[in-house]
Amino acid sequence: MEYDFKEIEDKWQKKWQADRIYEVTEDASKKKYYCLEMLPYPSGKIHMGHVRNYSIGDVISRFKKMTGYNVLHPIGWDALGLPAENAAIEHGIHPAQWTWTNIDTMNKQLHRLGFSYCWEREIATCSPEYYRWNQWIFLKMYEKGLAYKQKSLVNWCPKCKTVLANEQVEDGSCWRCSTTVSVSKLEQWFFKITDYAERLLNDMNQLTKWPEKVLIMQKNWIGKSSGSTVIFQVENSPHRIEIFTTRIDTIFGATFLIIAPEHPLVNEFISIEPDYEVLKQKVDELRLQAWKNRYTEEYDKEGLFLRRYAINPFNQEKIPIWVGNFVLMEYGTGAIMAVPAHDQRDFEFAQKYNLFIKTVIKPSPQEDTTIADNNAFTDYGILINSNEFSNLASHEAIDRMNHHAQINGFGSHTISYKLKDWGISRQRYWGTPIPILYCDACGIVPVPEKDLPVVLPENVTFTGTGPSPLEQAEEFITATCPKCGNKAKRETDTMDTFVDSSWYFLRYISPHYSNGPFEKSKVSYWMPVDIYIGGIEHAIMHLIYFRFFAKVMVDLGLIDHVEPAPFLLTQGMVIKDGAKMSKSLGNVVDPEELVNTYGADSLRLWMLFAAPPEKDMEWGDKGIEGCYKFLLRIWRIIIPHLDNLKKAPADYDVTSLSIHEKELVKKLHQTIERVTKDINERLHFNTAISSLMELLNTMSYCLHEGIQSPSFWSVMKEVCNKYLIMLSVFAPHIAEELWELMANEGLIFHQEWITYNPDLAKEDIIPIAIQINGKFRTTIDVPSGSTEEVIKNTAIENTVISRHLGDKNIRKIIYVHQKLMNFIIDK
RNA sequence: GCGAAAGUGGCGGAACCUGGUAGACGCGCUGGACUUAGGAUCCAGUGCUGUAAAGCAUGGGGGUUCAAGUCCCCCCUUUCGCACCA
Repeated sequence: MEYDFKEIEDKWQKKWQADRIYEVTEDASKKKYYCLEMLPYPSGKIHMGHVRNYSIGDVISRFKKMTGYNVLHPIGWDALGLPAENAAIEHGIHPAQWTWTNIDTMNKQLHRLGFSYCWEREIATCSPEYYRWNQWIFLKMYEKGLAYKQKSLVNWCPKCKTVLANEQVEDGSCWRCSTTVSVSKLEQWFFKITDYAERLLNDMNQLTKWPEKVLIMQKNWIGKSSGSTVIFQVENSPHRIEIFTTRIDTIFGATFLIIAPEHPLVNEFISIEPDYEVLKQKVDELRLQAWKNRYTEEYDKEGLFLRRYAINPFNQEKIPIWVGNFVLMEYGTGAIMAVPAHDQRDFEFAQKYNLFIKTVIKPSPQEDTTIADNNAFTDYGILINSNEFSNLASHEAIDRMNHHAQINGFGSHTISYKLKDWGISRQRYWGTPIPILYCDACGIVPVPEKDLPVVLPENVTFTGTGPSPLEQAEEFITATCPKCGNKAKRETDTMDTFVDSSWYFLRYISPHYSNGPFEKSKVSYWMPVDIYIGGIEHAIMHLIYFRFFAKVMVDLGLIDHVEPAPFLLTQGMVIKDGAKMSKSLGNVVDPEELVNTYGADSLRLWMLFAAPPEKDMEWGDKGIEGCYKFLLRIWRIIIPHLDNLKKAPADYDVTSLSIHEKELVKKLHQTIERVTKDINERLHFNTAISSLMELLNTMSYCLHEGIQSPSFWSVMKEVCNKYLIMLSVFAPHIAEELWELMANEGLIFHQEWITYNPDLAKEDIIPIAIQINGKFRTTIDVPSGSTEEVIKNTAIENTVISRHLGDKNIRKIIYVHQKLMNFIIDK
């Protein structure tokens, strides 16, 4: 009988599905375990990254199930978004059709890989039953003031007359028509994530089981910094400019102010100038530069003098006001004080425009500041030229100056964050319609809850140019104002798909519930997620939004846990030829072909064996063959001996075993210990699998040695059955088949995980490493538990050791219990 | 530039926690067995130098220690993330 993986995998997949073995419900008598993998985008076909992600999740799910947990292991589809719309434009397929076809294909592929998903809970975010709850959450957030509308900049292609996503801009040009991209200002919807900046930061304390690097990245992204705001009065004007600085100690060295091109005062100042048009053009240029260059390498700092002066409130000095292309409106207050002597960017700007440079910090009381090699002195130091603050150290000065500004009413200590509010508006079709109406009489009116969902119209055309398809869908736009009954216009923006993926894990818990996004009682049973597995590339955006949503939902009284997933496992990328697999590089390996050639079990095994989960995995074409051979060897060790194995009595007397049988039993128990630990504690499946390979080698050796006493087949029977249980979490199909062939009752899936006996795992003879003067020379074998004295004597008698010792004087002996002995001798 | 992680045979990777036999397991390679044949299977070997004894080896250089892949300092390289953040 040959190992026919096709037949075996097909047989068991059908059986599992027919028996609905992966279905779960809440069971208060059992500990729950929620194993969650990141929501996949249905791009068309499963790729290696998916296989890796889900193979990891499947081992954990199966293991937890076998160790007595009630395991929730769901899957679904992140089914809205740009690619479907692109497909519609290019191939004339409706986004819905394209998406559902892809989901169907990928669903089948996942089935063929034999993952233990609870398919009854499968969700697709593009179904109105799902996205209606995006709309519901939006309305709740709107009520709380967490959703608001504001003008902001977008990429705009003047030829296609359409808004472009960042990824649709290639080298500053439109990806379709190569026209240079310009910027445009649009009213857009935002979520007020900045209100949660401090909590997002603080609650990281709870994330002790997240990778350190993800936490650091999020921390930098939130970018909390402590500084000061200071108000400068504009000379001969009622206007004031508020600036933000982290270095108020350098304020006596402020020789000019720079404000962002979008700053409202810019227009205020230039609008009354005679050459307004020229100035306006220059400012627009600066703004464009600032926007376009935000994703590029460093560029020249440019600016324009606004012909106004501001008064430094600390020394009443009059300093010029400039507009600059490197000051961002969305960070701080959109205005800075420029201290060229102590800030590199300000320094470069001052040099370019010949502005005054004044030194106010020196490194130490002994040294003077020198501006060498065109570098500003940006370290902290001792203040000079700063009136009553002179001779103070920077840190002391910062406190005193903050206080000074505060009591005189022109500033204060301020905390600032880099984190910006989350812009959720998309001028696209294939997204969740934002449930808002515009009424001439009542203004912005939210769609009443009872009218949800606002469903996407089906009959639309996709051209890739002009306004969003929704804006052209007359019957969609036309609505009635729920307040006054007059005609109203429907919002045509749809939501960012990160909204969908911010709460989907809650929908899995009660996927068909229609009275709310989820059933609270069930949520309190399953939440929080016990392990969240996904790619490191989602370290920031998705994982911040996801944490933000949980906090909002806690505030809305919907859930209890402010951190939805206290344990995060970030898997590395699958690399081939030193680069991430991608279509453009042409180094993609198709999992489906591998399943056809080697079977799902082999593929999954190789994904797990090649590297530990958190590391990038180098794809090697030959590796999977090794895994296939490994399964084949298991098959060939059991199948020819099925009769013997089945006939053999289950019990045997441990004390009367032969040496080889004892060896085999010992190896079995050692393997159980290692595999259990590797899966449960270390999550290093590569070493767990290698232990199984070692045990197989021992089994193979014992069989070949042909030492088959009466108890031999009983021992082998136990080893094989326990082997299959361990194997089943990695290669479930072959394990299930062999389990059945061994005439065992029930599915292996329903078996309990096995435990090991420490007494049986113990070695009788152990090797002790012998060093001389710290240098390893040889090992000696001694009975386990031998005393130091016995080990010493055995070592001295050893030929290698005695040769090195000669008649030299042993000064000292260092002994590490049951491990090592180091003889320190005279040279 | 800033932040983070990582550098171990021809290759993927072991050596965890706690400094204590570096190279588990697999791939590849070499030899052998069985075969009409083998790109199947099984067995053996495989870090480098050396007949051996032994010596040298964990990116490079220092240090701590009886003992360092592991701890400390400096440098180099690679990957990832961020990028004018006032």
